Amino acid sequence: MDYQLLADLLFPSVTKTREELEKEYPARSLPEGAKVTRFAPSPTGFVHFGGLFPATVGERLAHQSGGVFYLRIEDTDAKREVPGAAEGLVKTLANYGVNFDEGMTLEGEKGAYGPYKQSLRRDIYHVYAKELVVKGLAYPCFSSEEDLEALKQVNKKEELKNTDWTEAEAQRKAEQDRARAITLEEVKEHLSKGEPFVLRLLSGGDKDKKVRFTDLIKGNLEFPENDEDFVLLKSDGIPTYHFAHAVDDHLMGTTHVIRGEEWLPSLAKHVQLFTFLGFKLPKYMHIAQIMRLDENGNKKKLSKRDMGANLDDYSRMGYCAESVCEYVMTLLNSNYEEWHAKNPELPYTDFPFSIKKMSVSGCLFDFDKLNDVSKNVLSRMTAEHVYDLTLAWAKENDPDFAELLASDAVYATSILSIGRGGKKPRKDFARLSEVKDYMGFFYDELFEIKDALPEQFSKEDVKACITDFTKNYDESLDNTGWFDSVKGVAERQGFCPDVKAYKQSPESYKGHVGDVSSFIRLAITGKLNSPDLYTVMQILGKERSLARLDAFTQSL
RNA sequence: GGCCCGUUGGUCAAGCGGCUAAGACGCUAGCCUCUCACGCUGGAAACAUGGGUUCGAUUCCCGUACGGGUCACCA
Repeated sequence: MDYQLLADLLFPSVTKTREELEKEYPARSLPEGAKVTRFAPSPTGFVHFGGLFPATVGERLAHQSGGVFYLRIEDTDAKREVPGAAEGLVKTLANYGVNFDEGMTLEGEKGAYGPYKQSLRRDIYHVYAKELVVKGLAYPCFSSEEDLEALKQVNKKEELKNTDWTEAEAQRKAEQDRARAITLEEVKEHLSKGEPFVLRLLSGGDKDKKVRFTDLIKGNLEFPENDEDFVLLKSDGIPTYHFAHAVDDHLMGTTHVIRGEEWLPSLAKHVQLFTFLGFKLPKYMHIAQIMRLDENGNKKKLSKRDMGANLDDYSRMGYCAESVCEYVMTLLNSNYEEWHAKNPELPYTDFPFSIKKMSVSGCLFDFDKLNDVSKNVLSRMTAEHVYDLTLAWAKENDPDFAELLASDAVYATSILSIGRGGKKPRKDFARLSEVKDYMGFFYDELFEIKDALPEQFSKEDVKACITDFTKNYDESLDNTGWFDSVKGVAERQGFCPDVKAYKQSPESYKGHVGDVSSFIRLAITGKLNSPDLYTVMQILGKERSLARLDAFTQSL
């Protein structure tokens, strides 16, 4: 067959040569060892939590080495594209510290290796497609979409387990042989009728032969050669993932391809494609997937519909981006936690990220761990910072609370300052959404008696204690003086001022000083548990504190 | 079903031929002259399994089981 003729027939408008094209994509001049990485999502909606992993790895590797990190939009499947998804994605990712140097960025489209949207690169792919045809390495296939649909049904759908795989394979082979046998005359005929075609790779692969390969994370791998004439260009002239991946990463100078391990089975195709095209194979890193537990207790890949799959969900739940980033880092590099414990003041971007420390197997998403990380992150922040974050969260998710917070920033900040700043800060909440419950009682609008008085105390005793306390309350006392006054109340009301002494002979007292405190605490905060009562009353102020004590005794 | 990947406590994980098999989360006991939140000191809890190789295997090799992924004109 005259391949040149076939190529001209198929791609009459392609006149540019590969050499001409590649002049427009010169090698990058980067320092020694600099990595060029990319994040290449398809704009099908929100950013998947799992997407944060390759994105973070790519960002770290590139920026840590003085390289380039770019965003490429893989919008080759028009059917699944969601308008505006790309813009939202850039914004969300930026929130999580993932910023791009090229492609679509917060400041708009940047970079000299574009366009960075695959749908805009059609002509580029066609140059290589035509070249493959000229070399006899690709051929058109005019099977109608319906034919393929029928074939697909054989091994598709829920009955995957019941499909006869041997038959499906034989059918595939037969189909492939038939398609390969196409003549120039037939091509001309189809073309003259205006029939669309897909371009297939003419794979010379033998699946009894093995390909050896080294993945930077998985290590040495071995798999059968690809023997499938997979599709390079779809009937609309847009490339499939495989072809676009090869052309784009070659032209854009990607040094490290970072993607989920679900791509491992396609690797044979990619190795073959790069070879056929004469491209240098980039380094590959197939990262383990984040898993979830299904209803049977089995691990499953975190899929789009799962709770926690949407990155934006985390903000909504009240996790700040910093917490999520740290959690991701602990999963990505097993020594991150240790490093962070030694350098608590340094941002995670100072951590020497290492490919070697990446896990080979998938891990389960663990909210307990996230919560712990988040509590630590939040506890290290200044009260002002927590205030700002909480206010921002509340504005989106709880406007009424936001209004309260905004009404007096100084007051709110002083509340958030309780137990903050020292070597052992309080860790009361993991999520911004928990702040309201934690500090709500400081606001009369939200204050209510939530807990019940322990049953063993009579109302009269409680009333007597509180009245006694109120009578002698002196706002100018310091913490110790304040507690001494509570002890005084205990003593006068038949409660033991010393807990240990009480435990020696509980029958001699009505209770102990801790019980007296709990009466006051309940009246002041509405809860049996609260931060240091003395501080709480100082912030609340004498007037409001006494009013609450009074209201409480009245209600008994 | 074929192909590929994986398997250390409930979870995340150190380990890379010889150790009482780290640490973190969670759970739990006790302590911290009032609760909570911290903090501190403890505790329970693991090398999937059968064969090799070796003086010696969690570690190396093979099989088995189990789990995961993938088999599109989707990425």
